[in-house]
Parts: sequence; structure tokens; C-alpha cells
Amino acid sequence: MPSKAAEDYLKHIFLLHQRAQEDLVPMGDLAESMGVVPGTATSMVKKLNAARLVNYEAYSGVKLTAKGRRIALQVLRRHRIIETLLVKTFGLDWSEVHDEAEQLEHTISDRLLERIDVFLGHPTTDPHGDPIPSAQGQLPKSSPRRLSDCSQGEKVTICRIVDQDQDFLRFIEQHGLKPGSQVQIDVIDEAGDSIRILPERKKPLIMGSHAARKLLVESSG
Amino acid sequence: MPSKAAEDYLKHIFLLHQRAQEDLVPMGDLAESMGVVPGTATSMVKKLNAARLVNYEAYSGVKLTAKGRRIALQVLRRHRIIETLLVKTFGLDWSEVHDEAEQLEHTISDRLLERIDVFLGHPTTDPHGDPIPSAQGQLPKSSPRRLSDCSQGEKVTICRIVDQDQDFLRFIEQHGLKPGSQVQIDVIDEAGDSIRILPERKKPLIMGSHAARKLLVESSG
DNA sequence: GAAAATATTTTGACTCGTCAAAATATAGAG
DNA sequence: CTCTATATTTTGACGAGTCAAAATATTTTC
Ligand SMILES: [Mn+2]
Ligand SMILES: [Mn+2]
Ligand SMILES: [Mn+2]
Ligand SMILES: [Mn+2]
Repeated sequence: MPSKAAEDYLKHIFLLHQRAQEDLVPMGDLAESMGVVPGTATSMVKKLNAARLVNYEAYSGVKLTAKGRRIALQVLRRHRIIETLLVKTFGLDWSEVHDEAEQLEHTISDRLLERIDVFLGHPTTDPHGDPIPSAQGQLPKSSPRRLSDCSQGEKVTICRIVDQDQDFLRFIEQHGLKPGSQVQIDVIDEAGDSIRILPERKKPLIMGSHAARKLLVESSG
Repeated sequence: MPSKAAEDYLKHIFLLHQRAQEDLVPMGDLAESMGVVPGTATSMVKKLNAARLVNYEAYSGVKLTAKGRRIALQVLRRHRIIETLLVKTFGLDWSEVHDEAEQLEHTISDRLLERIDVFLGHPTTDPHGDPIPSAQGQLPKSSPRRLSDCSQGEKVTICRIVDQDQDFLRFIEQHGLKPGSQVQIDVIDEAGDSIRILPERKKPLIMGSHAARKLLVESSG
């Protein structure tokens, strides 16, 4: 029943809520994330509130109701399954599937989605390592560390890249840092705000800690 | 650049033009085909006219310009390739893919479409036997006969069903009359306005000539 | 060839999602 | 505590796509 726009708002509220520890998502953050002017976010959120999909407190922020959360997770599931299909089956580059999925997530029927899920063999993570919610809306939770928090000499496996920016993803790919790749932490330069890492097959590289914070890892072995 | 609605109008104008020998498509027909009120069709057609996608003559009708035709064929290509994907790859029933494709045809990028085309091995007809326009907008033309025009005793192969109605398609399927199936004309009952046919593996059936007109065939062998 | 029937266009209104800019509330600095 | 900076909401407007119903044009009928 919710419109495409409404689905996107719910999804963005969910994601912003996840990444900030705050209970309420501020309207400014939501507007920025949605790429709209703040007043637009306010008016949409009021509609979502009237539809009992969010709880909205003026001047404080917004959070999802159980119903809103359910829809947000469904949209996320669609998005990530579609991305997986585009990369695995049709060979699109992982850096270019996000925008396509952003549209398709609102267009594909439940029936088709489940067929695709079966076709892909029920994948649990998308090409960026993002977990795929189950059809029942369960999000397999794990708490991987950030690459930026690892200690010198450690060997870790990249498991997730939390940034959809095309240029960043291409950068990551060029240095062989896709989910599943192993790297060793070579040097941590606190003063220089950077980290030097040794990918398995590619050349060593130095990346700023801001970028390193966007790579999630788990211990190898 | 054209909106989803505009794409659909162009497609419908193209299809109506094909099926009627008239040069101009009347606004009433277009409105009915689009499922909108006549005034709505008029206002959209005026916009398409302003965008040089159609030539519109008040109180007479509308026809596509070269540019409009190009877009219509692209949309048709998308639609039919998507239907093929849904049936062949994801196993959806051919009677239920039309509505889904009606949406997806406006959502999928050119890049993805070409990947899907490659994945499917460049199909030339969709699950209903409708020809798929080439990427350059060439529509392989053939002029198959109608089942209703066949003569008694003839053996023919069904090659196309020109009706997207779910119930009709399910009826066709139940009697083993999908594109590719062979049938023999058993009895032609002019007075009763019906035709009796013998499918290969299924039971004989009698269908009205209105329905028989929607099945296109070619001579077997 | 006039009257009636039918088709088309026009007008005015509505919803949705959006922006610009004004009004207002809240948070922060001193 | 008061003033200023920042965040949020309100207001008024817009384009897209649509409908209902009135106005008008065209076609058919007699
Ligand atoms: Mn989206
Ligand atoms: Mn992703
Ligand atoms: Mn469509
Ligand atoms: Mn078809």
C-alpha cells in the first residue's frame, strides 16, 4: 500500500536508526539522506505517522513502528536480493547496481522476488556484504569490527563495505578488497590518520582512517 | 526522457495502429486501451505532440512520429524480453507475467536490458509468441494466419496468442495450445460460429470464432 | 439538411511529491 | 539568562497524471 517514496523513507529511517545509536532519527538527517529539503521530509513523515508506520515527535525526530519496520525490512530484502541477482546472474559490476536496485526494489512483486530468491539459492548477503533480511523480516545480526580498529600485524577477511558510492566501490575493487578478500594490517599511523594494508594479490596500499572505517572485517581463520 | 505514462501511451498507440489499418488512432480507442477517461488521453497526447513524439490532429486522431515509434519499439522490446526472462528463467506462469512486465518495462536500464538479452541468448519471440524488436528497433515481420481462417483438416502450429487476458491464457494453456503446439482443424461450423480442433496431446475442443481469431498459426511441416 | 446520437475537447478540481522561503522552536555561547 | 545560531515546521506554489462534467465538434439517422 505505501508508495515508492514512502518505502524509501521507511528504509532510510531504518538505516539511519541502525547507524546512529539514537532512538529518534532527526528530520535533518532524514532529509539529507533522502536528498530532499527538510520541509519535504516533515510532510512525508506526517503522512507516515498518520498511517501508523512511524512515530513522529515534532522537533525531536522519527522512529519506525513495528509495521513500518516490517516494510522497511521487506524493501531492504528486495534491494539486496536484486543487487545480488544483477551481479551474480547478469554480470553487472557491483559498483553500478545500487541505483538500479533503488528503482527495482519498488517494482518487483512478492511472487517474483521469491522466485529470484530461490533461483539464487537463498543468498544471505549481497555483493557489498550487506546482510539480506529473511522473508519473515529477520536480519541476521553480527557485529564485525571496522578495519580501522584492527591492530598491527593482524590478518583479517573483508566482509562488508558500508558505502554505496560508485567511486569508492571502484577504488575498493581495484585494490582487491571485495567481501571475502584477506588482508594483513601492515602499519597503523596514528599521527598520519592512515593505515597501511597488504591485500593478498594486489599491491600494498595506504588508506585514510575515514575510508578504513567503511570496511568491516572478521578475523581470518 | 519520456515518463512511464508517456512510454505507455506511445506503446499503446503503436499497438493500436498495428491492429487497425487506419492511419490515425482515434482518441477514444487510445483512452479505452490505456484505461483512462478520454479527456486524459487528449491532454497526454497534446504533450506528446509538443514533444514531437506524435502527430495529433484534433477530432481525427494521433499517430507516432519516427522518434515516437523508436521509443514505442524500445518499450515493446523491454516488455517482451522481460516476459521471456520471467517465464524462462524464473519459472513464472506465462499468464501472469504481463502485469509485472508492464511495470518493469519502465524501470530497467538499457545496460541491464542488454545483459538480460545476452543471458537469454537473444530471443526473438516472447512467451506469447509476440516478436521481440531488435535493439535497433527492427520488428521481424511475418504475417501468420488466424486459426479462424484455416480450412478443415489442416494441420497447423500455433505461433502466437494475441490477447494478454489471464483467464484466456490459462484457458489456452489448459488445452495445450501454447506457441509451438500442433493442432488439426477438425470441424468448421459456420452457422454455429465455432471451430472444433484436435490438439496433439489434449482432448478435442470447440472454440468460438472470436477466440479462434486470437490464435495465430503457421502451416505445420 | 435538420435533429439526434456519438466522439472529442475543455474546464475545473484533486492527489502526490516536491521546493522556496517565511515563521517558529530549540540549542548553544556568553 | 539572554541573545544568537541552528534545526524544524509552515505556508504557498508547482508539475504530473488523473477524473467528472460541461462544452463543442462530428457523424448518423431520418
Ligand atoms: Mn528506492
Ligand atoms: Mn548493497
Ligand atoms: Mn507499462
Ligand atoms: Mn507478451
